Amino acid sequence: MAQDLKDTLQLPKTDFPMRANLVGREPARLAHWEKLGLYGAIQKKHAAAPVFVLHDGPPFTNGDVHIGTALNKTLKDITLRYKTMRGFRTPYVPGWDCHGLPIEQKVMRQLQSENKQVSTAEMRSLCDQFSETWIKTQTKQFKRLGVLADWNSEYKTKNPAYEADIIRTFAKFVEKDLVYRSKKPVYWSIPFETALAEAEIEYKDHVSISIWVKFAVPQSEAEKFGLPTDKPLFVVIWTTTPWTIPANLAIALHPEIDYVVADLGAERIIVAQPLLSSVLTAAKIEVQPAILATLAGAKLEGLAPRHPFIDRASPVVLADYVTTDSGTGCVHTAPGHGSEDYLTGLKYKLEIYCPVGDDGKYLDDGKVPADLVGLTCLETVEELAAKKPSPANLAVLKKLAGANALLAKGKITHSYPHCWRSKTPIIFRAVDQWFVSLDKNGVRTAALDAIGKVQWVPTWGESRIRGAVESRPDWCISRQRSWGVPIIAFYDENKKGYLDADVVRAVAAKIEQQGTNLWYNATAAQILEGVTLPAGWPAPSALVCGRDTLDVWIDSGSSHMAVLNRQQGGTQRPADLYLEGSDQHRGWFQSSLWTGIIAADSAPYKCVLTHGFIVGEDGKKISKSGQYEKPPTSDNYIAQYGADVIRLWIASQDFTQDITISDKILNNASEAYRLLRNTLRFQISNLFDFDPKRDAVDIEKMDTLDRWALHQTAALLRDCTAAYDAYEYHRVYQLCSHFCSVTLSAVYHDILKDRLYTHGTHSALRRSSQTAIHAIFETLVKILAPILSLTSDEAWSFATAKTEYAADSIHLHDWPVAPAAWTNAELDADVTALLKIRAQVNETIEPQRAAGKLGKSLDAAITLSAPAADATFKLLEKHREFLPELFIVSQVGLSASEATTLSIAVSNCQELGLARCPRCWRSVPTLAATTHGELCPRCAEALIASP
RNA sequence: GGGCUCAUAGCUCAGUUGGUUAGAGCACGCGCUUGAUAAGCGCGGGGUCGAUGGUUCAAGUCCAUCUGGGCCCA
Repeated sequence: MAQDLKDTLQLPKTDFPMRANLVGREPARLAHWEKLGLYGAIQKKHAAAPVFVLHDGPPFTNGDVHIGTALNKTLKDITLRYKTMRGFRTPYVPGWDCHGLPIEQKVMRQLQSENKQVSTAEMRSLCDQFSETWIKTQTKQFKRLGVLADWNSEYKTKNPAYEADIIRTFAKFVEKDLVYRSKKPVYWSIPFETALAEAEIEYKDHVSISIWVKFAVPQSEAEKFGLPTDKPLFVVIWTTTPWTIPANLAIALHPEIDYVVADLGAERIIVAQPLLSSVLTAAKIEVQPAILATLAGAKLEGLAPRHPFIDRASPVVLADYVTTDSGTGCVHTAPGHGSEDYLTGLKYKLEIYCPVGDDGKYLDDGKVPADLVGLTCLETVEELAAKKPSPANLAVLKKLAGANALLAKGKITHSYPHCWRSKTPIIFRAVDQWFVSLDKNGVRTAALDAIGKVQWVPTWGESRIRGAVESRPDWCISRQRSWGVPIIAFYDENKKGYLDADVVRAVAAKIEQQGTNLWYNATAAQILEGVTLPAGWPAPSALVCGRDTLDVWIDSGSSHMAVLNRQQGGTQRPADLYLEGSDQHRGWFQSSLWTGIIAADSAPYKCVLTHGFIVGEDGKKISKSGQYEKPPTSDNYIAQYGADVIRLWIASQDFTQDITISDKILNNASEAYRLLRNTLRFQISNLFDFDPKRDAVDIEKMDTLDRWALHQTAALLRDCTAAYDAYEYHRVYQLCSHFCSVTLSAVYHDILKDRLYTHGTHSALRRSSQTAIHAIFETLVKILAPILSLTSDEAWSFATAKTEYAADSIHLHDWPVAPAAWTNAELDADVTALLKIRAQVNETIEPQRAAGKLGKSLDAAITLSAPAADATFKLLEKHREFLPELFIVSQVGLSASEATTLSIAVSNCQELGLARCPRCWRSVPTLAATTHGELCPRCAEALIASP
């Protein structure tokens, strides 16, 4: 009997599953998109539309897609899907950053473990393969995330055509006369005679000789600075690398630390006041010296003591990095042998002096004493084993002692950088490098001007990059590496460099055809065949090719020239948007800006959007927030949650700040996902018998509640559109969650169930609601489409084609429009006020339910009493017929009272003698006999209308 | 150490030019329903707005200092 009645209801029907099983089912939809050629179809649809170019920053191709990279790619995908729906043509050409040390190093370590030696060209080819393998893997992983892109037009920085454009960009640098040669210190391995990168350094304990060295202050200098002149005066430095003493060019003091002139009897020394006692201890001096003067380091700037055994001054300079932790507070400064020394050298315009050759031996440059020339600076493996100091260290010690400049010496064991392959200590050594001047020809000024014309999101991005651009020193663009784009420079037998823009371009043309391995496989003469050389160049046969490669930031920084400027995949320059992590203010955003200003006189982007970094539950960076069972790769998260949950998680947080990830947060995202999915499912399932063409009701004839729901939907659309336009996707998430859980599920859908299920199929009220649901569904699912790109498409198929896969994809549809008639402020105000009363009704019902007197709210009959003159009373009276449905109760009585406020009384329908209709569960005064038994009049009528 | 930046309920977010007992969703607890059912509804508990000091009649909101994060430098 009951089942029989249930069969007369219009219960929801759909194949759209409640359980998503994203992990299992998503791949099929992605395959469906591939089969449809969805990306191409979208481009075709918008062929004539205004373009919106989001230029892809290329990920590095040396491993699995990290969840952080997934975040970046997903934000790009969400952005592009939204822009597409807004009517833009949105070409998306993904890129790959292929060159660079990490790849070279992985390949080298592999070769080393196999004990293999290969040529540079072979090595480069292995790196190429390595990169290619990861490109394939990452492509798969990006696709799994639901990223839609023109994978056939992708760009790779290792492609010959791209490499040629990198070189052409470099030619612009040369043409504008910005490239110059200068020395800069690098880590240097003596046995391999090669520069090393930070990653190729291992820190190990090393026993060094520490020395306290006296630099004599000439009388005239002492007088100039008002220092006593009646006894010899010395500035004392301390160092653990005696072999760098021949390269000493200055002594650095801290401007604010106090220095003393201490009388040791026969002579006087200048050291930092806090370090005096430790210096005396080292020198085994027990008498307390008299302090003749105390003065801040700043007062000694320019004082010019003499080098102990080379005839030159070693002036006092000032530097903030000087500390009183150890030494003398007077820091031995050799600009050719240390990073800080180098920077101080630049500041004081000192020579970047390095009298040490590739083999680690002193050169005969006419300044190094003859007895030092040819000695090796640091120990060989054998010398280390025998605990013998290097020849240079011993010789320098001897020279200092001979010059009476050695105040004290000792030994110190400390952590010191070693070459990862030879296991020997490395030296810091200045070598010739190519630099780009950023202050010549107004380059920096132009860059700063361009920054002001770009839109930065969030706005503080501007101050961030401005600071980076203002403070950036000249750009050192040479790298002593193999896996990269060669610097097209030639050298004669005296190592003089030759660089010319036209020659560089001519070589670029050859490389475009033959690839950069040409540079490594051919001689200079072969490469320069047919190239007109500028006046003053030696014959090609007298030249060799340089072995330095370009800084990889030029690779990716040239993408706007190599990709956008060539309109690859339908793109164009400048891009409308660059979207990367905030670390790129100093990386890609900046390198692209410099190359843009130099090569094309303009910034390559109109807008730059940055996102934060992913942190763990504790707010700390993932790598530091403890042990993870699995590596935080995109695939590992996808395998557990599915792409749409990950996408929803990404959309749920304000990405301009740190983005937190944890199982708890992803579970929250899963819950939110279910809420959205079930809301869509309810709508789809209640439209099973609705054909908008046939059944839609004009808005003027629609029910109040339905019109209210449309008003709310229009507001949702308006707010979400604004949020998308402002790149505030978390607001879309918040708005949609709230809309689905409160506006729809708790209110609108809950109230609608009665009419949808129990009214006759064609009842006007039922059709009115279905018309609204249909409109709301199409609006809501489109709002969600950029974020829940797979689920929205699935829902779209089931709703429009009643099947899981349809040729028509939601991503081929435009952004929804809310007709003006949806908005009805007056009606909305009424319903909003009634809903407040509804909340009060619920509050009143609750204690009855807790007491066991009531179950479902339909078992309740309520009476509302309010002063007759009150606005509330008038409102209730106006919507009197609507109240039982709104409150989901069986009866609502309304009475004018003397009380000042609204009062609500609840009773049980049974106790009032009402009869419950077994079909619609509403209680009514009397039931009537039908073929289905005793039913309420409304149900009886419904059965006659649609038996 | 420097530049930029963040800190509101367990989680994710709102909090307009400083102005009533700081809001929402989710999660949680207790009920209801079993005709959205590995669903749905109702009610409820929960925050000294990172800390301290200051300006003000009034501060989550302005100022200073500190603590703890993040990115980039050194």
